[in-house]
Amino acid sequence: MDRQATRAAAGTRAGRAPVTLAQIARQAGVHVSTVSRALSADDAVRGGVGAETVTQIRALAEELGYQRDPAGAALRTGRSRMLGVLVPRLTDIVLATIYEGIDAAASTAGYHTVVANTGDDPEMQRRRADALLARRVDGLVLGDARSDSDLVAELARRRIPLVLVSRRLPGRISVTTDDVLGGRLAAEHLLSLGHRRVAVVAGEPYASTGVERTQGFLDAFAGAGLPVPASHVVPSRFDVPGGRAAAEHLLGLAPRPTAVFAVNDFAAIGVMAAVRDAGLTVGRDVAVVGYNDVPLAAALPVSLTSVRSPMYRMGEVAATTLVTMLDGRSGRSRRLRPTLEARASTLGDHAPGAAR
Amino acid sequence: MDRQATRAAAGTRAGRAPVTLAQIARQAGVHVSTVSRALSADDAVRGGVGAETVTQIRALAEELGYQRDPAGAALRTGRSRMLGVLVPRLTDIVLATIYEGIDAAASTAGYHTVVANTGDDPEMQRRRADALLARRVDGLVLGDARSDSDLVAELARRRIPLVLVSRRLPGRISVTTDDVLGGRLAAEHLLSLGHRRVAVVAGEPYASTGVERTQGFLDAFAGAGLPVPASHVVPSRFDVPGGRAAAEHLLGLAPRPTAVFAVNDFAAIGVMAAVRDAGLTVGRDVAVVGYNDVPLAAALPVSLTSVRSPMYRMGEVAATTLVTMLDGRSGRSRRLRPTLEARASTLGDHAPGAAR
DNA sequence: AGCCTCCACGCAATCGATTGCGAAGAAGCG
DNA sequence: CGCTTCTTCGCAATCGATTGCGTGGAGGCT
Repeated sequence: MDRQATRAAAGTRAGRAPVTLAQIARQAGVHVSTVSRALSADDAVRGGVGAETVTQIRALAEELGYQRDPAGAALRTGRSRMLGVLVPRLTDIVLATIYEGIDAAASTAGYHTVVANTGDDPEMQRRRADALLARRVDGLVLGDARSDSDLVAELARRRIPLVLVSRRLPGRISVTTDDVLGGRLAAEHLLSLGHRRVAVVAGEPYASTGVERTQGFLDAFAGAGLPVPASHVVPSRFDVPGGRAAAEHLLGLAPRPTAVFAVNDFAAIGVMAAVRDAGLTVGRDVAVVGYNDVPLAAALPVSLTSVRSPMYRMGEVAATTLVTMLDGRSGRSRRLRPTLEARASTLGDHAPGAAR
Repeated sequence: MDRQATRAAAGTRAGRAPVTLAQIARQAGVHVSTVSRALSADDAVRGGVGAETVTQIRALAEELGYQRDPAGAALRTGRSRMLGVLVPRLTDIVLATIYEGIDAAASTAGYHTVVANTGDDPEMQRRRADALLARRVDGLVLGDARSDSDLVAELARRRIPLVLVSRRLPGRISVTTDDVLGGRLAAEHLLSLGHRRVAVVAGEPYASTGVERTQGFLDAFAGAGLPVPASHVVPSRFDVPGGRAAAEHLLGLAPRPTAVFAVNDFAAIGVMAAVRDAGLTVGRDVAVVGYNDVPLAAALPVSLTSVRSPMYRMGEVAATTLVTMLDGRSGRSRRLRPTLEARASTLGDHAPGAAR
């Protein structure tokens, strides 16, 4: 009676025919364990079931529309085939793109993903991570690692399989772009255009992305014998208002910098707005370089020069790395190469249609 | 041996002390069934467990760091407490924002969500929906319903609990903004500014959003005795290139329209780009109205007038509606009210800082 | 022809939580 | 004081899939 009620409810709720291994076994005239083996058999060298039986059972399972119940499998094996993903905000297109890559790769590997926003808040990060773990995800992809938090260390101590993405942390496996190189590319571009007085909108100090991009940029200028004074490097939030505020400060300096490198495209857009508000022209009076090359960058009225990072690919690699680790093999960190896309915000090309 | 291995593996993988009901029961000196009841008891009318026992067991569970194993619970109850969410693209900030609302509300109700991108492709929609169902989600929130696909009808026939969000479909429960009203708001705004020759970038014909926004807009102009000719209403993709292409066509008409309503902000940005490329000025030569009021709209060099829709709220309501249905009560469709945000793209205010 | 090996499959335990039913004890009532 | 009625909890079945171990039979080898 209990069972009847439960089945009926499940049937009503999810509307799917609850085909089980037992039903297949009955129809095939074999034991349920045989069916289990036949269906899980890795086509290669799987043991214990005759090849003929395998094809026969699979055909029957297909015909009946069998779908393995993940709950039953998870209960027995202790693995859920789900990956948890933590990001600052999914409404940030950078993270959304990375997540799409993660999900695509995970899906290919037979895993589902569960995302959660943390708003880059340490307290929230902990809560969301715990919630994911309570869901028994097999591993975690963290897109919001902070250098001033010990959450990652704690998770590692608990031996939870994890991979960082976008941001790095010493001693942890991560998949990022080579942010130092990216910063250097931006610097070399500006140097080649003759800029000598430059400034940096450096992002949040707890994020390796901003820190390393800034570092690479400063190193390149220092290497060219033109060290950037500390007063010309200001921290900022990663969004438009953050970039605008930082730029308003920088434009007030005397002498005014002729170029600004923002470690993030949205901050760069804020910089461009501040330049306009100051009555100056982007690309002529002040050059602006962003980072990530989001689709919008090329579509802006004055198209934005930006360091392109392979965001989607980064997500894919992070996911496959985690899956590799879950398979018992060891994962390794990766740094993907960024490239520079030069556009009107540094080249000063304002001809109609140039943004196209 | 089997068990040992499994536990050890789980321990290594997930790194969490696998505290079970049985362990708590042993320590508390009661039966596991009592523990189960004590922990699940809705504080209101707990099912047959003494109040004292309940507090005691809960304290013990807390102390031991007990976390219910979802696999065990799902296996027994047939419910996973997971919601599936289908969206065209998570990199579209509109859908990302809606999803954040969905996830927040679901989380509050004790559900987790699993998202999937479908790229608005019918074949992919079906595959992703099946994958989610195979995961045994309790219900579905669909953000990509197409009027030219029978997927929703099929899912409904299979009695799968579902709620549509953003887009509507006749006869289905949905949570949207009042798109007809939104279109009318845009029209009334332009009418009040004296525009008599207008055009519409109408979006994809299979999406109720674009269709209804267009309808509301056309109705309002027709009601004012100024029917918009069919030649001035062109379909488009929902992105920047889509809006640009449509606008290039519209700007070639003679006489040229003095205002363009795009049913989506990104299409509107494309329209603005086309206007610039034609050597015209947005807000002076051609007024542009968008829809959704994404954060970027206000930050553009020429800030964009847009119909603001409560995207996050829409997601929240959709999720709570679905949860309500899962609880056995009946859900109902909702239409949230949009409002118009007038800015420089129609008011022609180009003073520096106006975009702020 | 006898014995050994290996293949293919069945048996049954197990994972953790939930829940209908029954029983024991307490409390209330006549 | 006996009987009825709750309250509180234990018992055991159950969900579906996985897997170590055992077994029957076929085939090979001497």
